[in-house]
Amino acid sequence: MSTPGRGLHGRVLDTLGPAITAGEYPPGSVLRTDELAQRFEVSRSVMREAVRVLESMHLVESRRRVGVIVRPAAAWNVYDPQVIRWRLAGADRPRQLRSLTVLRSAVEPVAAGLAATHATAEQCAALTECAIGMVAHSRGHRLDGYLLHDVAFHRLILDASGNEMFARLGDVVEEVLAGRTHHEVMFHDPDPAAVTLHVRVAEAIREGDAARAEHLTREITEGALKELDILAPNGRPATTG
Amino acid sequence: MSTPGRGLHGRVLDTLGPAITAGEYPPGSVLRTDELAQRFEVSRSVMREAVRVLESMHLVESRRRVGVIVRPAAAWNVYDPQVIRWRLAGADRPRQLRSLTVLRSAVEPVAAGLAATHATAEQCAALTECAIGMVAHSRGHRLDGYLLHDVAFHRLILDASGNEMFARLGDVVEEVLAGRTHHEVMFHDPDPAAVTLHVRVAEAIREGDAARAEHLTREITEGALKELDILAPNGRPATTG
DNA sequence: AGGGCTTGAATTAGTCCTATGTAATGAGCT
DNA sequence: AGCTCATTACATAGGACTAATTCAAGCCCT
Repeated sequence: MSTPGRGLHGRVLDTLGPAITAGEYPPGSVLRTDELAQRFEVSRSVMREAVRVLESMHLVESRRRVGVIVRPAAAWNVYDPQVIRWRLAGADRPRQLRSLTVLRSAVEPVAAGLAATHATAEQCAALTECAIGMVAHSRGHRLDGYLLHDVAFHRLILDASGNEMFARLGDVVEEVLAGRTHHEVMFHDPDPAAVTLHVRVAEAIREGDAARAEHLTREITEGALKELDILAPNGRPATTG
Repeated sequence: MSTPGRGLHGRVLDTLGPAITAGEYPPGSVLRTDELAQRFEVSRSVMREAVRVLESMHLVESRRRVGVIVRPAAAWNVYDPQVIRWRLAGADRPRQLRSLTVLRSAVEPVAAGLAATHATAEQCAALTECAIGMVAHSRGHRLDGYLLHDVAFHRLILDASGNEMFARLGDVVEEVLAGRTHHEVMFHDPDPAAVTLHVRVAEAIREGDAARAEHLTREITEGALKELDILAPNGRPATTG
């Protein structure tokens, strides 16, 4: 998906990016441009372009007379879709998935509340259709079809919120939902309660009931969080001991 | 602030980035690398690096035989701190400020709730100190000192939430608060009610009362939204008429 | 003698340039 | 209409040179 390696420098990034975000080079590690160019068998021009991109993501810092220094994870642009994909493909995927789900739990309810006010008639219709689709695919291990409608549903809400920052989180939500379906354990059919909640959210938005839309969506995201806690007890920050 | 022009390509970006995000080149506009290199009086190599960075921000798309195409705003990486700064410096600053404030209103209450559970003793102490600092600077047009503590306060909450995605929004919050203080009208002292709310949030977090911390923070962010509506009636998406 | 400052040599990224490859476009032809 | 091919811009390669920063040797002052 997305844009896998458009050009030679992209090919380099597809290897270097995941390696760095996976912590393969500890913070402070020094890479040399020439050395990297040799390793990847590309010209220095291409390697420089790749380094520039990594630099714009705050993954590395280029300093004269020193080299290309790997920056600590705290500096990374963790909202960059590319960085998100790289990290989700890496080892600390569970922790990542949890971070993003917590973000969802903050954003989506508010987005749903706004959507109740701002959604167009077309968006309301599409939303209802998605909810119906989820119901239709919720039994009999039709997980792929269910996922499709689920993603579309949440994307619609984020778009209908009318807030640009929310809308741009659609990719993140898709990544999280897809990850949950494909990688984590989900042998059983979706939780019927969750499916019902989606239907009710669509209703609330159609009726323009912002408070109810927000509340119901909060139930959905909180359910997603609980599910994460059960399936992947790692990845959550240490609470007490 | 940040990193103004680290290298020649950075200098180019400081001009091109704001120009593109300001909509100076409508979506679909075609720029030629050679032409840009001439205009900015840099080599093609440097210009190519700059284009690569813009490309990683999804501001432009480079196609053979065509040129460098400006992408529609819907594709931009609006969470990239650099893009945020560029857009805040541009013409649609009010709309931008509102989008970001809505984002704050979604994220910060949840972050505060988490902080109530996760904050260390040091973080609680720092939080209280910030609140005290805000009180101390809330009268007599000590806006700069007030802002300093205000930013530190909200940054602390985001950090103490223990969620990486929240923590990385500290820069955004700083940008919004600084923007409100410096550019928008704020001739009068800060709203005493808001100051009090900050003190009470610090209390709630120190006492580990997540629900109260979340609720009080929601009051803060909702106040910020209302203030925006009063001061800058533009920038909000058309509601009804 | 020890500590701090200055100086200079080594190193690595930064920049520029030129040559060549390559793919997508659009004109022109069949 | 469909195909061919020349054009055109980006893509890649690799060399030469610049400039900045680090590190250490050497100096001076205390």
